[in-house]
Amino acid sequence: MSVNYSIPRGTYDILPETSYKWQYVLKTFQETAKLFNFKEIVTPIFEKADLFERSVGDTSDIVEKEMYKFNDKKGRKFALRPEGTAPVIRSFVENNLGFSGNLCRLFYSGPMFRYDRPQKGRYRQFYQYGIEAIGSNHPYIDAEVIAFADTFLRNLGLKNYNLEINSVGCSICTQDYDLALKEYFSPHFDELCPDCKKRMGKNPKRLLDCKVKSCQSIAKNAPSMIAYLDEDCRTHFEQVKFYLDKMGIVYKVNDRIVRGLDYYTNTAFEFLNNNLGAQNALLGGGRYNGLVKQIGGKETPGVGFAGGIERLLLSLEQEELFCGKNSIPEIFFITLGKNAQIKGVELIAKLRNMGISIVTEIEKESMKSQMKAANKSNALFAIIIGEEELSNNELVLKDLQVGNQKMIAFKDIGEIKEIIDKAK
RNA sequence: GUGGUUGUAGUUCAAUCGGUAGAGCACUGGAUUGUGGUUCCAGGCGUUGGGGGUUCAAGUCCCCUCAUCCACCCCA
Repeated sequence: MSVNYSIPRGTYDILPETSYKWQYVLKTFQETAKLFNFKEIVTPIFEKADLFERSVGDTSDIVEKEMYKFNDKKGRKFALRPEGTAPVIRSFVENNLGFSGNLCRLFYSGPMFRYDRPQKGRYRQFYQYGIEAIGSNHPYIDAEVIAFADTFLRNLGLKNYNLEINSVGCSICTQDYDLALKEYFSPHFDELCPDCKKRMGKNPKRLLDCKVKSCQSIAKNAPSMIAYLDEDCRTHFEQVKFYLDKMGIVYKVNDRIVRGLDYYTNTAFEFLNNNLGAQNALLGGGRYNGLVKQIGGKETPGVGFAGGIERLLLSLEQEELFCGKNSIPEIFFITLGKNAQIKGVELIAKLRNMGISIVTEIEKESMKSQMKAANKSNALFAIIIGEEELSNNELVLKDLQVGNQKMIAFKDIGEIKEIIDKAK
């Protein structure tokens, strides 16, 4: 119980009995990516700190108080990545991935790091999966990215989720809207919570998102972003909805969705699961038309999403969906006596070379303890050899589910593969 | 960063007013010595998360600390 070195706060080990669930989720994600023709990109776990400071926004909470920052031996400032989009865009720019002229479709997954207070569905090291479609401002692409997310969740078997969308406009509409919000909220300034008072100056849109009741009741009648969209942004939003309708994807417009990262423009969306507790956002994303240029590339539009695997697993558990299976051996090899054990070593190697998954417990000696171990391993068959079998040059193959067994000559072990395949 | 909650065996949990730390499950071995899952029997000295204090005596009371879980906040 007492351990000298314990795991850091807000992190966790993925233990052998649950790792297969992760594999199942990631495999489903990769299959969905194939369906939409997105290709994998892998970027480092740390980047220069200012990549995030500039793109995610230096007033955002993520940058302001949640980044794991450190200096290397030469004093360079780095940060453990708190999110996946900025690094992908950095790589896109650095490797000129837009060279073909086609839309660049990328997917990624891996650990992200944020110094948050741990909570249900929230960790300091957490695993995100996400996609980015870079190089088009066509509203169909927004809809396709949303369709990707929807397909993925459906492929996992999930049902208890819903989609909310909004448009936060471009930088020009945002300016107008921010002014309108300030105008609306300033008569109520004294009634706002301390956080919202700060938000007024920096990012008035965040006032809409406040969970404090008194703020909510003030915000209830605040002007809607959608009313302040300019011509282009409004049609863009209408078109996204049009394509979603065509695809048969159900959504709700929620003009209160505000993304916490500064780079978002136009379309913003969230897939929510309201049975998850406070951390109910399963997956979130949107468009980021200014980001590529900001990071140093040519002006290039983009859209994408990211989600957390932990919350997916919570949802899967809640809906009691089977997430694949842990691997089980095909054969458990039992030996009785020294000579049999030596012969066993030889046979096990041969059987593995035939592609049979096989396991033995070399420390256990009695028939009983080995049979118990075989049972616990969930193996399909047991092979048993002892002195008697050795002298007859044969082995016992026992079906552990049915319980019957047959003799097989050593020279005929090729048959075993067929018997196993038939049994499956 | 702020609240609250919990921390006892591998695990889930007991332990009355402060008075010898205990059970289920799991695990290991055994039941005429070469056949599993059921049954029966046997096997527990654990820094009671860690440190300090009060007391004749602390798992229990007090302080500090670490961690868990939940919520705020934030977001995926």
